[in-house]
Amino acid sequence: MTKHKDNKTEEQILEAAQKIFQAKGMDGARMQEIADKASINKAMLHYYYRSKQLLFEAVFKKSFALLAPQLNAILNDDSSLEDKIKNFTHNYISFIIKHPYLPNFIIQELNRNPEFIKKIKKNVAFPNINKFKLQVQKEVNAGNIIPISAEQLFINILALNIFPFVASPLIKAFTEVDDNDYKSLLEARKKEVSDFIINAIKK
Amino acid sequence: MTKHKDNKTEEQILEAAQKIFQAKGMDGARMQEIADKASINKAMLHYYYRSKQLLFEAVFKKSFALLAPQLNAILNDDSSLEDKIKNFTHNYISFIIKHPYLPNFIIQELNRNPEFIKKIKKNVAFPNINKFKLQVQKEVNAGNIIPISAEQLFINILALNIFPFVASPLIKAFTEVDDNDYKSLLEARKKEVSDFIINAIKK
DNA sequence: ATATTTGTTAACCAAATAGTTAAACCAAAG
DNA sequence: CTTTGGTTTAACTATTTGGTTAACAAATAT
Repeated sequence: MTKHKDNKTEEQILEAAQKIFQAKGMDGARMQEIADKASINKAMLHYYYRSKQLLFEAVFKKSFALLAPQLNAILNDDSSLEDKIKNFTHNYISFIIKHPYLPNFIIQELNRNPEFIKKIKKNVAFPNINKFKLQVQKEVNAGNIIPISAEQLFINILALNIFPFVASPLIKAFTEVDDNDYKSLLEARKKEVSDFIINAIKK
Repeated sequence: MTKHKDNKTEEQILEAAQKIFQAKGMDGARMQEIADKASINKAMLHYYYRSKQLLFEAVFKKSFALLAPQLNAILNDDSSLEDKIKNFTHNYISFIIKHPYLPNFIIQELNRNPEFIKKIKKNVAFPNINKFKLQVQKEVNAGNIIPISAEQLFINILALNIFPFVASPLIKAFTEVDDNDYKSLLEARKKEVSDFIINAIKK
């Protein structure tokens, strides 16, 4: 049995906090605003989560736990490299369209406090690159793809998939597309990006 | 003649503010901390820049004015597409190694307040994609590269170059490389990225 | 029924923080 | 030397904000 019998309020708080923190970041978020969004008294936030810092950490962990399995699809899936790239780009872009604040939130808060990643590693299932590394090396040695390190390829895959969501205001400004066109553009990337990557590593 | 005769202090403030704002963002920065870093009294900040908001905007504009010409090298240079990609990736990565906080700062603050881009457009030379669009279309029509829209190619180029700097804590965690190895990795990308892109758009 | 634990609220508190004020300072012009 | 103008400082203010407290309500156990 946990400390609190009823988790309805607790859940309500976490959802409200997630929205506010993701939109405004740790520093920009206000406890009062979170309480308002959760339709409860501010004291309740402290009753359930003790401090802003702990509430934030709960939100961050939950968000990270949502993202990590997505990346796991590249790093630890058993499919072929080409299938992985195709599936990942398709799935990831669909996933982020549903959670548009997520990547920016995680990236931003990790930059604010890079030490934080250590705390997360202890609490959340954390994929690593080892298996993917073997897979890439094998493909390179077999001569199926150009010589490339698993790290660089991994960065490229993440970059092409995540960046358009993180930098959307910047890109919109330079390309002069409106919100609707940008949406179509992202939709098109489900295929564009995997073609681009596969072509790039083909001999 | 401007309002202030001596701009030494003004410049000192701007430099200190740039460091603090880039490291902590608008919400995380403290006026007192900026004053301390500039080795002056807090009242001076207000004497020269009136408010935190205006000081922030001065810093943002200055930062953006540093970044914009870099992007201009893709959008409005006269060189061939292949040269552009080679030069840009090489130059941009060198540039950012010198200003590591810059891309994250700009992206973060634009996300916090997307309206802000309008204010910038009025004050800073703002490249647009039109010329680049013609160039890409020409190359596609001539059959020199695979069919791709200028917007998607532009996004891909930016993504591959900028993302590794914006998401470094995340990438470091997943790839399990330390700070030194990550530096080498970025250095290697000066060539890796342009090869990757050129290979990707080759028929 | 009654005692006890858990959940909720309004009012309060102390610290932090952006911004102000008024006086002092100081160099250059008269 | 004195006046004048911008510059600089210390002290102050008003407000915001994270967090606390004590009373109260509702549920649960005895």
